[in-house]
Amino acid sequence: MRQNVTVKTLAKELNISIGTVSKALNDSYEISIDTKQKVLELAKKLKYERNPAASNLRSQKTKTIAVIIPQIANNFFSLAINGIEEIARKRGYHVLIYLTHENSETETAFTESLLSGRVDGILISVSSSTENLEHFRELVKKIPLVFFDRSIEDIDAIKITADDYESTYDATVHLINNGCKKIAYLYALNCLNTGKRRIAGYRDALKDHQLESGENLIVNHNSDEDLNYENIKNLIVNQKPDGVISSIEELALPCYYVCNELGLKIPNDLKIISFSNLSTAPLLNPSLSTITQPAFEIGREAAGFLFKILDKKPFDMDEIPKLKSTLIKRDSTGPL
Amino acid sequence: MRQNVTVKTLAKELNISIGTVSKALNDSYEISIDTKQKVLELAKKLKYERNPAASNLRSQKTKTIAVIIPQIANNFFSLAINGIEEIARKRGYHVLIYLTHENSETETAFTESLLSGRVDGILISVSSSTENLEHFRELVKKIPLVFFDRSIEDIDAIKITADDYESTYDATVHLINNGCKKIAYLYALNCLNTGKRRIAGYRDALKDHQLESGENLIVNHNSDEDLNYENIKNLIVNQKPDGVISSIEELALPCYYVCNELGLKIPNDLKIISFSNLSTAPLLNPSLSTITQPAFEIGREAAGFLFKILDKKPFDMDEIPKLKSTLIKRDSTGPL
DNA sequence: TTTATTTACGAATACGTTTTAGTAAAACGC
DNA sequence: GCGTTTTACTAAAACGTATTCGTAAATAAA
Repeated sequence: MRQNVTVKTLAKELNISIGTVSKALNDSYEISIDTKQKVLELAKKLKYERNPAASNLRSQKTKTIAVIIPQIANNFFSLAINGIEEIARKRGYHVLIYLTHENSETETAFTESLLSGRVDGILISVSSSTENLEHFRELVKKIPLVFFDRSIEDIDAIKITADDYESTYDATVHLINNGCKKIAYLYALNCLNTGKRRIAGYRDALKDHQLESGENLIVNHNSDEDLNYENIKNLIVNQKPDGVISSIEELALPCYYVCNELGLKIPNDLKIISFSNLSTAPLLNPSLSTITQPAFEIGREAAGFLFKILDKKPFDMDEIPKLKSTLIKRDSTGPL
Repeated sequence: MRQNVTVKTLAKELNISIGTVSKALNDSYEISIDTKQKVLELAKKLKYERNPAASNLRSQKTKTIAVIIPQIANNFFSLAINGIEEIARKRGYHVLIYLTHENSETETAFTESLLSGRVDGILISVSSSTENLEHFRELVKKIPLVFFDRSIEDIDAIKITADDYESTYDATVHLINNGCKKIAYLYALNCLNTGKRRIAGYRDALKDHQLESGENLIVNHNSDEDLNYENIKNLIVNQKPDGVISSIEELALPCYYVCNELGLKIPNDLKIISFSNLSTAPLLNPSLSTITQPAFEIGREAAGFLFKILDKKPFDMDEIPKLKSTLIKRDSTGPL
């Protein structure tokens, strides 16, 4: 399917050179208003569409960004993409999606392949199993890249995140204020900044309130869902916590199922709060208290900063916002 | 950021021609095994990555497909993308995402711009406001395109859908069997095949069981959420239905809120069933009975057929599957 | 008027790849 | 042995655009 109408077509039709057409289409100052109009008119009439491949090749720009995320069937990432797309579209950029499925090798393969010049920049929320630190260190030197939500330690790149530490701290305090004495933590993203900051908020809140802590109150997230269920069940049965903080949405729902199975009443027997962007949180039985990240905003900001880099606009590192999560108190942490 | 290592680099290093290198990389029969090995080795060593723009330009193929969907913060579409991505990745294809936000003009603009050769094919689930029938008729002539879930009447293209008619019929019967005498319908996608088939299933089921029907039992979906809420509330207050079928997930949740507000008990006062891929349906209060579409499968199948077209593999129209939705009975339609 | 500057354009090249056409050399057939 | 085919390669053109450099004409400055 060869392209039917190209700059050549337009040039021939108007009896001007190809270069002139190209410049006219790009609104170059070298071209008279008259000529520009003629070209634009004909282009519209013949439905000329610039060939992206040729344009990319010549200009070494693609007007395309890549979004690399662990999963997409997840409200947080869906919303973030929404934010990214909004900004990208305003700029006339195209958005490529890559799903790592939380797999570190897949992630590396994607980023490697993107170095060929397929995209102008990358937005990435790294996979939970990421251990390829060196890889990322090299990567950010080679291509404009912005991390969002899930990022990596000690790496010189822009990271758009929410207030993971503070919000987890506040959530823990919320449980404490509502009477919890023994608060368990469902620990995910433990390789990442994100995960470490969250658990730090939990730990510090416990310490500040002289509450029991310890490794046996912590359940590590596993990629096997059934195992997560078992681990949570064991935690609840053996440790009998009266509160649970889930650092990711995926671990909160198993808690509900475990309580159903064990005949425990939420919030009376166990209070639950979770990081979550679930739209149905208010409708759960009981409604789920959440730490809700500004997913859409995170996407927008990340895209915004990527474009600042692409535009070579100078900016201060302290312009980078730390977005605020919202603590939404519902029945799952309600008073007895 | 000019590319550092190209076919030229490899050719010079190995003292062979550019053409030979290119052919070796493409595993051409014209090249000896010896040479191929040398080239591949060096390519790997120097981390050569083929320049996509140049490759696309010359070969007129992009190894990229576009996915055009109305929204992404929606379980159905997220899951479908998952399916699409799986197939695309297996084939080494890249996936561009375009969100129409249910806007017909945006949709048209996207598809128009994709005719420039940016992608090899398109997967689309059309926006609910689509009225640009002619546009699509022209479009499918110009580029390989597969509709999924939401499609358009009388158009000669592959459409991957679920059994909309049958599943709505069955859901209606399910309500009837559970004692409903007056069943309302929340009508969405009324411009599309999808919507029409769903409501037909509802209407036929009512007719077959000699139950009351009529326009005042039907609420049309609106893009304004608040208005939807009001309309549903009015329906429930004025018509006092004992059952509701929601043709999209977005209208089921307002039902819950309305019942909460009016103090109606689900399922005793009102039974609800909805098209939905919500993972939290079992945890709602009460758990929501759903018609669950095989979203992931739909994505896979759609991508699969697009690739069949791209491969110019011949196939019969009756190979195109109509995928089965699952009727999941939960408490919201439970017996009194 | 003469010279300098600006305006508006064209010719040509480059981007990096793929592919066509052509061709020595090797292998084969008889 | 000679002619034919096959093998393995090269040179060159093409994909469609963007950009550099050059220049004739128009305008401004002197």
